[in-house]
Amino acid sequence: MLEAGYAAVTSRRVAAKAQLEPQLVHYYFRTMDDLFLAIHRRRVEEGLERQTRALASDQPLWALWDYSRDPRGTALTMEFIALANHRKAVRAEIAASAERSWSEQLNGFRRPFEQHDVDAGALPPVVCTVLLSSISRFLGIEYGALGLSSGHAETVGFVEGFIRRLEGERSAGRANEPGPALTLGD
Amino acid sequence: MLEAGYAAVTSRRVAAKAQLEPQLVHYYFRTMDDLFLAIHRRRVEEGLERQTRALASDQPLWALWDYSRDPRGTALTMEFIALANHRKAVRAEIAASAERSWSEQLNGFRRPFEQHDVDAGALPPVVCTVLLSSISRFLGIEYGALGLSSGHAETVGFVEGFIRRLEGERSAGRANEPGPALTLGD
DNA sequence: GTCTATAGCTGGATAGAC
DNA sequence: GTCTATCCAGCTATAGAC
Repeated sequence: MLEAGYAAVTSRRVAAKAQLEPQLVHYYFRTMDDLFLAIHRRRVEEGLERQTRALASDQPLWALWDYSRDPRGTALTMEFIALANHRKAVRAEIAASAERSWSEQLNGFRRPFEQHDVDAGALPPVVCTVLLSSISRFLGIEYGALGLSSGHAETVGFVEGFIRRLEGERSAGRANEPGPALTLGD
Repeated sequence: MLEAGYAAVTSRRVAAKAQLEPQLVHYYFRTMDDLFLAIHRRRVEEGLERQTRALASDQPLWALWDYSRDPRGTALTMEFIALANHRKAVRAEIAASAERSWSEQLNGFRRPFEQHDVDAGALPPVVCTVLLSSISRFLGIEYGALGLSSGHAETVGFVEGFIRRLEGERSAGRANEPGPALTLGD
């Protein structure tokens, strides 16, 4: 999916990777949509776990920002959204999990916002949730698909300035800025 | 492209829409990539014209925000980005036009920012350019592909509050809020 | 320019032997 | 479970008549 898009994930290629015959893919998953849903379910499970850990940490905003900027993550997410857009059989399930992940993130944001006395009139947690997702995903797409990074560093700096005002410097244990330097293969 | 994605745009289907034989598509465009590039070139031309008009208007931020939120526009843009991601033959050209459009938008933002005395340290025009694109595109994708709109109204309100502080109310002649209520078919 | 014909490929999915 | 064999569909692209 990362290298050539969901449309390139065929029973023949999947089987070749596993050194098996294509028919076995249908034996285990029946249709290709079932296969995609299985991949997606595992991904959602891991993602929710990791998001919960991030939100429970001492720097939830830093943790979530770093996590959501992982280039492999944004690229895969976009593939699943494209898949949902064109295959109605998987759309409902992908939409439901996105909604769930969003709502847990929103819940997790309330605590740091109250703790740091953010003026909810000026920047409500719900807006901040949407903004962080928008920015990380947009930067990931633009760099990953087109190789563009004009204005990215400034925008990352802007967002991190905001997080720094709330949570202070990223703590030492925290993963470093992944940034556009990482490629999809990492 | 809007209904079923770029992969569904085949010579057979294109010909059927025009009530012609599939071979004529190859006569006029040789390969399908050539066809996509032709569509893209026309789109870029119209888009740049419209963006230039928006930036030259008396409310450039309102105009650009409304324009960039057009659901058909964001959906098509995402299809072309997905196309670029998977077909290296078109990637270079799409990336070049995106970069050009971005740079003209940035140039156009400098005037209103100076005019309204925005503190460039707090919010540089370059960051604002990336932010507006991120938000409009993310909302468009999420609503268009998954039907989700949690937090969208609040985020739109947040952005428009910012624009309102700079340019005042949207003037009467300006198109109304297109919003998530518009569907792809409009 | 537009048509018929066709080559050559890739794909999803099933049937049935073992 | 895993295999062979196979069907049927869809696609891009070219050749050549008119």
